[in-house]
Amino acid sequence: MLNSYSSADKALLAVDCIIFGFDNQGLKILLIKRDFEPEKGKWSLIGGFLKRDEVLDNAATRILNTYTGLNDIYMEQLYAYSEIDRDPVERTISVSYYALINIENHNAELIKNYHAQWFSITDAPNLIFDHNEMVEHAIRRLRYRTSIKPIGFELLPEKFTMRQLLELYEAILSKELDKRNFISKINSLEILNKLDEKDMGSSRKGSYLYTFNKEKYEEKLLNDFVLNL
Amino acid sequence: MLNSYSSADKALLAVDCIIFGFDNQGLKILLIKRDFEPEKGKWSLIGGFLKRDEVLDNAATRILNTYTGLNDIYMEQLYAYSEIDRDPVERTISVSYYALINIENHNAELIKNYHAQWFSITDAPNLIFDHNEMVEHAIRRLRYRTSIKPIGFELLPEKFTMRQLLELYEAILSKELDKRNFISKINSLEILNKLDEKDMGSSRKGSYLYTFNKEKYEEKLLNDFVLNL
DNA sequence: ATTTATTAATGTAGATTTTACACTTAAAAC
DNA sequence: GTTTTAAGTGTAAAATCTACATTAATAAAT
Repeated sequence: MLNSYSSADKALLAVDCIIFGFDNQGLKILLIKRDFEPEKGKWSLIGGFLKRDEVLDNAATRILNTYTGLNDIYMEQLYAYSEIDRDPVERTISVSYYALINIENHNAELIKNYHAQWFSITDAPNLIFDHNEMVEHAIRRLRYRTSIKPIGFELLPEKFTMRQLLELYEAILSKELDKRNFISKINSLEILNKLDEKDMGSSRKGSYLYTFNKEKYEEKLLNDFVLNL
Repeated sequence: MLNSYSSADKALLAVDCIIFGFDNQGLKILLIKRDFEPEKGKWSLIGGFLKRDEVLDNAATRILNTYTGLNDIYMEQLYAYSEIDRDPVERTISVSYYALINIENHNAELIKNYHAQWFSITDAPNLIFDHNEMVEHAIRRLRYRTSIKPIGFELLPEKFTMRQLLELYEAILSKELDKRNFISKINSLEILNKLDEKDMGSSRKGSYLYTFNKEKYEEKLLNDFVLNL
């Protein structure tokens, strides 16, 4: 029984994660100040190496957990990057993943210890290696995702206002949306629960809070819907 | 200067290619009878290992060229598969690519020598490892691609009839399309040239032949269009 | 208590796009 | 010249999308 493909070349496999979060200042990504050579001290995506007994999806969730303390976050594989010298130390193929997290939920302590920091996607610093490219790629994918799945579950607090949801979509799509049309399109999906409660933080009148109705959402997903905003 | 990330585990990298072709019998994929262990004699995607000095895109085009003789074919990366024992011999991460080729253009000689064969996607044999999953994934991606880019350039002969184009789309989407609506949607894209020539093969009346107008097509791509069939 | 200021909430008409659908035409075969 | 076969063609109704402005609720200021 064969136990190696002896002539073939091996390489390191890395996983790099684009972690999106949202707050009232817009769409953000989590970056880390790299604490080892090469490029020590420069900003980077969070990442790590794939282990012998680990699949890529697990490496991605492990890395996310290490830096944020979060578990059970849905991550999606993006793309494999393989330029020969993308990492100057050793041939490394990196598979990128992205995640959407609620910016309020992560473990701030951990982030601080790792010198990680949230940056608005509009003014993030330059990143090492091909990480800038990965981020652009992830933003494109996220935009596409808005057209086939609702986003919000992950990026907003449990209770949110229509304005917050609108602003989230505006941040992701980086264009202005018509408020009335947006609300009626979202309502037509029938995946929100309107609460009796109001958020009084943003206006005299106060605005109703909503939650996502996960059951109806899952139901909708079966007949893959399209959302044209 | 650091020259290795010594603690990290290496793995083999494979590239597997889903090669789509189209003829009057429908959408097909090119498969090969594997001629080495393990799973020798079973059907498989065409694939190979990534070399030390090679990027993934190049490995994919090299593999395509080896088995079909074709050059300059656009290929798109699909996904990285990493289950621990997906290849029982050694830990191998496989990155899949798909290509669309004109089934008439490949080198039939080469295909024969490699014991490769075209199979209709509706009755392809069971494949080794996780290759069935890769094929399903590629078909989904191809369907998506039809909604954002015209297909046909690659899969049809240079001159083709509206019927052929319609049947190509029906095969990809695996649903019936209304002939009149299809034609008017395609025409509204303004990317076809209607020739004076007719194809007399399929009817008494004969049907006009068309070619793709590559320039207009490229032009359209800049303002990313959507095609709802 | 009244006024003022601020954001939330709401509906529609016109334009555009999508859908469903059936008859005529051209040419070859007989 | 009659028959056969697939090609070619248009429209009306339905659905969706877009643009757009007023009223409502409340707290703050007076």
